[in-house]
Amino acid sequence: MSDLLERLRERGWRLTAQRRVVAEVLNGDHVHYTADEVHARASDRLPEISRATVYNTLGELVSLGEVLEVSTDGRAKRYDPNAHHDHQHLVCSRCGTIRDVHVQGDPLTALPEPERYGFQVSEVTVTYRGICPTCSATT
Amino acid sequence: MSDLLERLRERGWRLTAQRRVVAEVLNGDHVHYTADEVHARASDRLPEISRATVYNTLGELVSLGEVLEVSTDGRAKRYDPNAHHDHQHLVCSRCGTIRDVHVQGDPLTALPEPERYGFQVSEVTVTYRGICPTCSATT
DNA sequence: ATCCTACATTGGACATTGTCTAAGTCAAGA
DNA sequence: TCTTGACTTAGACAATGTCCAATGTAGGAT
Repeated sequence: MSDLLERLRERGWRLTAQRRVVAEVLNGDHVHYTADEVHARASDRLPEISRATVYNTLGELVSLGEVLEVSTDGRAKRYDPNAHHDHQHLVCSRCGTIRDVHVQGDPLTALPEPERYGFQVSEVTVTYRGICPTCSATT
Repeated sequence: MSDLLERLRERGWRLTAQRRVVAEVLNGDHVHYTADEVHARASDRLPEISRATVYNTLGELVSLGEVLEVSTDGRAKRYDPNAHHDHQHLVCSRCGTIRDVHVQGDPLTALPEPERYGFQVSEVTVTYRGICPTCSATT
């Protein structure tokens, strides 16, 4: 994670206590927090951090390409620090849990030229939905 | 479109002026309105229709499988009446325009068993992003 | 080590999108 | 035509996100 902070500093990012804490909260492999969850966890370490700062910092991390924004349910966006590894998402339709998954092949190639309607297509997101083991156990 | 109203009546749907207007607004091939846009257009024909009714009706159409809910940007959900034809979406990153598109093969099969983590996967949505012809012309 | 200053943070108002409720209205069967 | 349970309404409320003016501070300059 200090890698991340190093990289950001090299890009001229001013390193404040608030930003450090937000970056630390996002540390991990299968982390998909909402902005409010990030704020709650950041507040544990830095009680006076404001919501606006959390939103600002998350927005910057997204712009810098360090974190991905995921909106699987039309409610709060979630933030995925696993931005440097190409992956897709598997979402439980019941409890909303998200897993990072890897697909075979490149989904971009599945869209034939005549179906591109003149768009310069540059990105694709694939979201699988189903019932997770925990939820299907407690039916 | 009267097909739709027929089908709904057969399922015990009570046919009111409000529901008829909402269904009419959603008529068309590449329609992807937000709830508020549906409400605005419905108000043209039936000025006293309330937001709550539009939300209720859209929710019911989704439950009945007649309309798909699409959330491409984490902001307002959009409603896609093209629910009976399997398709995916192509979104302009600049202006937000949405097109229905058809992909080659079944994206479900691209997720190998070990990547399913015990989920009963039943659904997949694929969203392509890029710049539409209009936006790339007006650079 | 201290000072400057541009950039970051704060708190709270505001905006957007969606949900809920109690009271009134109406479609459709008897 | 009457009745009744389902539908609609207005507006309050909730969740999420954005914006702004005032204040604070990281990090380069001295």
